[in-house]
Formats: sequence, C-alpha cells, structure tokens
Amino acid sequence: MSRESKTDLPLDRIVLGDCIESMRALPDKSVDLVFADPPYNLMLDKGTRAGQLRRPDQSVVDGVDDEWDRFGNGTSIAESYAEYDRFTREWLFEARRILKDTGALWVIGSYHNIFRVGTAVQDLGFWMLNDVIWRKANPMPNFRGRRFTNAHETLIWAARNEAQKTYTFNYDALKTMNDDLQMRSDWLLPICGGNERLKGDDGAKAHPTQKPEALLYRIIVGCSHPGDVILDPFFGTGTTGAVAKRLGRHFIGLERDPAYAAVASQRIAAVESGDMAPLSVTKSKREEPRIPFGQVVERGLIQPGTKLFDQRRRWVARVRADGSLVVNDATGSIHRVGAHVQGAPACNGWTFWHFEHQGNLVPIDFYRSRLRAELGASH
Amino acid sequence: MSRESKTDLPLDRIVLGDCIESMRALPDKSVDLVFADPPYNLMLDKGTRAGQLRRPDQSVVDGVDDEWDRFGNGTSIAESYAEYDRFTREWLFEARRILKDTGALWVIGSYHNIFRVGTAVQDLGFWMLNDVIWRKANPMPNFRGRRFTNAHETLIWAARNEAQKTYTFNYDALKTMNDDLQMRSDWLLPICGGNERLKGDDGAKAHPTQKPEALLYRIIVGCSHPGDVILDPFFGTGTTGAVAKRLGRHFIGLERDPAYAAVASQRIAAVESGDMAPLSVTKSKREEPRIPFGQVVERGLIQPGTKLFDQRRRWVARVRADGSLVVNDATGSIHRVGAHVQGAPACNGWTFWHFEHQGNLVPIDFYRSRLRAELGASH
DNA sequence: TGAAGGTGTGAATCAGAGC
DNA sequence: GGCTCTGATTCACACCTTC
Repeated sequence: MSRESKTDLPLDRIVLGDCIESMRALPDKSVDLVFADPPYNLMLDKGTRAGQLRRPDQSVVDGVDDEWDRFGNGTSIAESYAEYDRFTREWLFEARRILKDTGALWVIGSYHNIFRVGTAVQDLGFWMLNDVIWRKANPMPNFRGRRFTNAHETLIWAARNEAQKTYTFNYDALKTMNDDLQMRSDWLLPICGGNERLKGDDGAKAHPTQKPEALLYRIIVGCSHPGDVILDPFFGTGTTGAVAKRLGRHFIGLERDPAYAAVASQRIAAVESGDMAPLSVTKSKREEPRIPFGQVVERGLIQPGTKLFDQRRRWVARVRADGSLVVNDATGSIHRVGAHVQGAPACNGWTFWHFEHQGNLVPIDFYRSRLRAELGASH
Repeated sequence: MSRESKTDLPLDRIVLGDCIESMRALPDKSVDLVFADPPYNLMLDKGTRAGQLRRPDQSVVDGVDDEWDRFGNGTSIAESYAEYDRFTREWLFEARRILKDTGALWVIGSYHNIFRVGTAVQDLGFWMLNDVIWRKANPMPNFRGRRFTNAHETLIWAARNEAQKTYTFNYDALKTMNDDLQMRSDWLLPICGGNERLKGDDGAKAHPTQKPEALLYRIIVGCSHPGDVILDPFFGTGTTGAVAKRLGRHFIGLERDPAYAAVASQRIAAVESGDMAPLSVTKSKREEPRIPFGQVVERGLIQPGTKLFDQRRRWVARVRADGSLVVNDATGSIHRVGAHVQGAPACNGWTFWHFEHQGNLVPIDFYRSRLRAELGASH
C-alpha cells in the first residue's frame, strides 16, 4: 500500500450511505483492521406478539426495535435467517477484499446472530484466531426467570486467511495491560453508561447499542499500530472513531443514518488526538471470586444429603442438590436457613454451618477457601 | 411417555456404534435432555483422524491409510466445512426428533466448530435460549504468544422450537445454587484434572477432552428432573452418565469407540446412585399449589372488611367476603384492583397488598405461604 | 457534606393454565 | 388454536433526593 493511495481513502471521515455500497468504492487491501458491530436480528416482534417486556415493577424495557435490526419483513424465521445470511456474507466479502494481508477482522454479536456470522466468516475464507467473550459487569437481568442472565457478548477475531501468519498482534502490550499475565479470551468490562453514554437533548440514549470505549481500546491497542487505518462499517455513534483518534489511528466510518453520523461527528471532534492516557476502566480490578455454596456441592466437595451442624450442634441441616439447606420445615440458602433457625435477621452461613470430619466439626468455609485458591488464578 | 415405552429405551446403558444410526433406533419424543460434546477435529485433521471421517453416504471411513491421506485430493477447507455441516445436521436432526416437547438441547464446542453447530441448531428449528460460556479457571496458555489464552468454551442451550415455552428449567434451584442471585451466562469452573481425570494404565489421559463433572452437574440440576432420561450421543468416558446417576437421572450413552465405552462403564459402575430425598431442589412458585385469595378469607386469616394497603400507603382497599377488593369505584380480584389503582397493565396482588400488624405492613403473601405450608405437610 | 435511601435503566429472541 | 384469566419476576450502577 503506497502512501499515495492511502490519501485516496476517506480517512477520518464518516461516509453516509449503505455500507456495502460504500465498501465497494474502497480499494483492495487498503485497511489494517475492520471492526464491525452489525445488527443482531433480534426478532422481537414487539408489535405483533406478547407486547413489551416489563420489569417486575411494571416499567417498560426500552429494547431494540429499530428498523435496521429487522430482516425478512416479518415473514418466517427461516426467511429471516436467510436474508440475514445474505446480508452478512455481502458485507464480510467486501471487508475481506478491503483488508490488507496483515490486517484482521473483529465482529461482535450475541447468540441471536453470532453463530451465523461466525459460519459466514469461516466460509468466506477468514481464519479464526480466537473468539473473545465480553463479560458484562452489569448486565440486564432476565426478568421473567425463564433463562440465564444474558451476561456476555461474543467477539470473533479472524485473519484474512489460513496461510496469513503475519497479522498484527501486540502481544506484549496486552500482557502489560493485564498485569503481566497473558491476556485471556474472556474480558470483564462494564456496559456503556454514565458520562460515556451519549444522550439526546431529551435525555434519551442516542443509540440503543453504544459499545464501551474500553472494549475498542483493547482491540485497537492489541491489533493495530499508530497510523493504521481502521474501518467500521456499522459506525453508529462512532465509538471506533473516538478510540482510534485518541490512540493515533485513522478511521473510516460507514453509517447510513444521518442522525447517528451527526452525533458521531460531534463526539469525535471533541476527542483529543494522541491523548494516550489509559482508560480508567480498562484494567479490571482483581477481586476475590465470589463462591456460592452451590458450587461446593456442584464440585462434589459436599454431597447432597450431607448433614451440617452449627458449632454447638443445636441444629442439623441437610444439604440438597442445589446447595439449599433443609431444617424441619424451612428451606433456603445457607445464610437464610442459618438466620431462620436462630431467629436472627442475618447470618453468615459459611462460618455458621459445619460438616463433620473424623468426629470434629469443620466450618464449610474450609471448602470456600479451597475453591478460591483454585479459581483465584483466573481472577 | 408411558412407563412401557420408557422401558423400551436402553436406559443407563452405553450403546456401541455410530451415534446417528443408534439415534435412528430411538422413538420420537422419548428423552428429556440431550447433552452433546461433538467432535470437531474431523474438519481440522482430515487424513490423520480418518477414523472420524465419513463418506458422502455417511458410512464411516475406517482405514487409517485411506485415500484421504493424500495431498490434493480435493480436501479443501470448504469441503471439510461442508462435510462437517452434513454430519452436524444429521445428528442434530435426530436429536430434535427424539426430544420430548419439554426437553432441551445442550451442545458444547469451541470456536473451531461452535459457530457451525449454532447455525445448524437454528436452521433445524431449535430456538436458542442462551449461549453459556464455560470460563476455565486454569486454561492452557498460548505458548507462541500469537493469540489470546483460549480460556473458555461455548455451550448452546436450545428448546425444541420457538413456540415451546415449557422447557424444563429449575430457575430457583440455580438461583439458590448461586447464593440467591440469578445465574448468569458465564460459568467459572476449573478444567477436569486431579483424581477426576481418568487415566489409562500407562498414566496417559484416557480421553483428550474429558469434561468436568461440575459442568454437567449444573446443566442436569438446572434442566432436568429426577427420573428424567438424558441422552449423550458422544458419550466418551461418560461424564454425563456419571453425573446423571449421581443425581438420580437415567442416561443413554452412545459411543463408537469400545475403549472409551469400557472406561465409561467402569467409571459409572463406581458411582453411588444418590438417595433421592436430597436430590429435590428449590421449587418455583409456579409449581407450588395455587392458593386463591378467597381461601385466605374463607379460612378466617383475614376478615371481610379488613383494610389492605400498598407498601407506601398510597391506596387503601377493603376486603369483601368473597375475597374481592374495593377501592373507591373499583372492585375485583387482588390482582385486578392492584393493577387498576396503579394504572398498570398487570400486578401481582399477593406482593402488592399488605395488611397492618402492630403498625407494620406485611404482604398478604404471608398468609399464602402459611396455607401452602399446611397443604404441603398434608402430602 | 456525607450518608442513606429511592429511582431509573441496559442488544431481551422473557408465561402458562384452562376453557 | 385462540381467548381469557391468573400471577410470577430483577442485578449492578448511576444519579437524585432527603435527612
């Protein structure tokens, strides 16, 4: 890539319009990194079916129901998948064409779309290097109690093809960022909120799916060099552009909604270029892992049916398969049942309950320490 | 599922042979849970792992020195993917046919195969409920420093189809297991090692990808009931069977390698089947007997004419003899009137309305629990 | 000023039985 | 299958109000 052709690129600009058409106008092998946050095709059908999701307090969840996230015109599920696949393959094909040999692709998604995206990535000849999990520190809970808290999103990192071994990867920079430990494939970061979250004049969020800058920071530091060109085909409110500018990289943003583009433009203008000050949130604090008692049972350290005692053997409880205790009529967590038998408002079940070992009583906290030691390595 | 047909199933046995053929011999809608840890090396090590390869007619390629083990034999990456997809869709199709309506599928994989598996899951009509991340506490580092530590694997949890809302999910049991916090989609567990790791006479590990029992424990406690039938089409060394037995569930294990089956068989024989009582698990309120509010009045726990308040005493309602409430002009059930006064679309009257006791407000749910305890004691 | 408590909200495929 | 009715259900954080 010569210096001349680089200046032909719409560097540090937002190109309005359909992203696939805009990509077709870009030359082969001209960008160093592609970061894409495509629509997830959530298929919520708010208007037609059960209606809006409400929290237990009856407040309405302001979910994604924008037109840009809908594929297949409300026809069948299979057609929606098919149309999403066509769209995905088109933009990924162009992204791969535009990437330099040393470049790489990052895509983010959730279980609604990421499997389809990943299949397309492989089918188009990209070579997967890792999948990376963004663990959300503060996810939205599942209000109906019918599923697990959807507490993560998945990112795919892929090189242009299998033979390409020279993709950019600043291994040591990431290791340093991670307290001199090799960076793992699971990243703990808070969702975007507070001052970082862009809001309109009415106080409503400017974009429903704004990504945290810390996420882009890690990707851009790890997978590009200063002066590189980063393409984001679904620019939205421009998180990629803001972080790229701050880290001294060029960006090209493609966005079809002029309102989003305007917000992004203003946001990026306010960023000081080359301000390399690290984000305060980038380093996740090393906290002692929380160990629920259920994990002690799950791991087989205490079997369901085992009897637990308080220190003076006034009460006996039996452990159930889910880590709950039973004493006479009462059932609940180690803390609840401990509080209940004592008639106390609260109780630390870890120190209150004991198991019997060779005639002696040992607090169940013994096992928590053991699990902490095992799990602690991964903080 | 009648008792007769259930005993027709090869319960608590390992069926040797090709898993797709073995599945074809099982009746429709006969198992409660499928857990699958499918191979993915067939799309990577083509030629060297010929034992797991299949011809286009799905017969197994047996010979190690087969025609596959050559250069330029049309074994492109794309063909390898296509063949893996065919294999995946075949076993998933059978798994879905065999599953009961209330059943669910769990599959585990890594970035090499999970995206293809996930796409197939969706295309076959399964409805994805969550993807779950197994975060490994002690993963193998990336020795060459060219990637992130591959510190997780991905699991997919899916119901039989979109309309199927009655899949088994012991939400409250999992919440209890997690110290009364809703279980998240990221699970931190150590990899299988120590005494749990099965080894041959030579000290070498018996199976390259033995899964930890804790992982299966959580899935089986969360997504099945005691006495249920769990199918594992890639049984390996039988982790699914061992945990199923320990938790009082039946298993059906399919395995093509007699050596693995032998190890699994021996392992499971050594597991002590649990005493059923501790295997019961925290119940959802949905499953508890329904108590109409009228019964609380009928039983004299609350007198007609009693005043009920919301928590902040914004509204006052009077109880009538039939268990309906009156607030000004409105009359109806505890739920209807609660919704009405708030202008909300719905309301759980049991937790919304409170009676006064020594100056304090107590939710009327207090009396429901009491009646439930009475009723529960009678059977 | 600070502590304590209340409120708002985030990519969400979020109910089930009975008639 | 559609309709009606009952009734189950939330975690971490930011921000604001009150004392």
